[in-house]
Amino acid sequence: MSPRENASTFAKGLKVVECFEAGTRGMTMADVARLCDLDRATARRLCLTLVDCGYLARNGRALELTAKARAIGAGYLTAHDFGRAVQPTLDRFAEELDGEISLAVLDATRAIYVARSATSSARVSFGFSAGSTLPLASTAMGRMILAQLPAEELDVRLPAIEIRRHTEATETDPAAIRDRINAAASEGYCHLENEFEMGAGAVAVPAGLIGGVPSALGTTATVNALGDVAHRDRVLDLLRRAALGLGYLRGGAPAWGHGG
Amino acid sequence: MSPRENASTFAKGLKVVECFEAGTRGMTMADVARLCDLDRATARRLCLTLVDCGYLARNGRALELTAKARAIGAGYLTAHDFGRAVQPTLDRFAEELDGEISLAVLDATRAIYVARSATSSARVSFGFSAGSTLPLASTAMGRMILAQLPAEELDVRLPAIEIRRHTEATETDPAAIRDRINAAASEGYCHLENEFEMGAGAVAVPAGLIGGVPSALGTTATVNALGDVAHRDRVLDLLRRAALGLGYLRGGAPAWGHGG
DNA sequence: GTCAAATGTGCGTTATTTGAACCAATAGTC
DNA sequence: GACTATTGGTTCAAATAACGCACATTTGAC
Repeated sequence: MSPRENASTFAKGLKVVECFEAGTRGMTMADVARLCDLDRATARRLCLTLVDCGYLARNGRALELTAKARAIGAGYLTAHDFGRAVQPTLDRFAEELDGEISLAVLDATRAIYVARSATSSARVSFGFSAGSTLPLASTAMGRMILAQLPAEELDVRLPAIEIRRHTEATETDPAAIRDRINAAASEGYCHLENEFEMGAGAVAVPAGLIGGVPSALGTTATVNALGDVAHRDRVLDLLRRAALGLGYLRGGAPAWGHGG
Repeated sequence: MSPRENASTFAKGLKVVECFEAGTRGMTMADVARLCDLDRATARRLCLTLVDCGYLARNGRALELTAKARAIGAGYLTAHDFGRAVQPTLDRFAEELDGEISLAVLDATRAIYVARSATSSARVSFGFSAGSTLPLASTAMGRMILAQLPAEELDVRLPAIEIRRHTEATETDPAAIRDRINAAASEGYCHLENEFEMGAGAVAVPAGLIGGVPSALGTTATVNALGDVAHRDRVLDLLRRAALGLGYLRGGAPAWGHGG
């Protein structure tokens, strides 16, 4: 990109913020310098700027994100009015399902949860929440999201997507993954077992474009539960009704951005 | 601050990001320049960098946050393990209360929600979620948070805090607000009516230091419900038990940062 | 068609960022 | 306790990146 159109210092600073995203506590400035491939002095100035702006807190040599960092993305949620527009729908269908439903959108090489139903029963979630990310290649949500991309864009994106083995059942062959994505596209849903977590199954359906970015609605359960065809069909039917209820499916809204 | 210790371009870029926090959709680059008091060319470079890094999407001249922006702060939640450590507790007590409970921490001149109980009943929340902010001066949570600061730090912070009139009942006299905060400090809880929203009452109790920053746990209900002393005491008791259950109250953890 | 506002471009000036060298303090190891 | 590796912090001259003006172009409204 043209150097006069891109503020390199700012871009470097953003990289620094990103390296805290993993949630690793107690990173030092030297760690940041290594992770972001920056000179120590540079990393130092960027970190100090973040501290000064209130996004990082330091205790001795350890650095840590502050709550203010969490507030950054709040604008995304309110801009799309998720609280009012999708949360009630998600909650309602989650109650009917007696399980959790979540909504995720595409972001470059991963998917990002943007909404999640309130846990109706005592079943506790994994600690995910809006903003958490999940892999595109080996989750039902991820594949369903990718399945909504035009074939030529998928060709461009797929090679860049990290394929990591999460369990012994994780599919790692790019061609096979491509097949699963194609299957999801033609079937209109994605079902997967054990690939992300042993014993867990997941299903997802398309939820339309949110800000021009493809999204998916999904839920997880035990392999056994979702293995039963009748039950799975019931879940899929519910997810499809929920997806329709969100209201993103109809419009051929103009493609905003590119999801990262 | 020493110019060689602060990356000014980065700081400006962060200001740009912040001006999207309000959730205003369709801001133009010229709008950004005005809001952040930057030269148009500078604002342009910073916005383009944000687009390039995937934090902003543009549709014509309109700019908008992407889901990636939401992912930034996810590290804060996972670093503190809120999903596992506080969410279940919040949910459990919310069920007992049959109402919503939320946890917020201090950030410079405002409070930031960091966790919120799943809506157990059909009562729908206002669209707030982790990362949403709320005023310190005219909410029970805000005052309870401030009440945990040492007197001398409160002296420094209070003048900087914006006092905005939300309803006709909003207390706007700084001295009176200071009194309410002092009262909350000595009583160990904060109760407030109509000041943030007509017809709504709120109570909050201290929840201890999270990352060295004071926090509060609170709930809202109708003025009538919380006006009943017996019921309010019951709610307060529940909140205190919940706050204890979170586990932040005991420790005199070292003060990290300064909350922005 | 006219006008105002917004985006985009070019460029000299300026000031910031850079990175290496160096010191002091700390943490870790034996 | 001595030795070493690592980290945070400082300084400085060179290089570079950001700045902000002036101008051209586009867009949208009336």
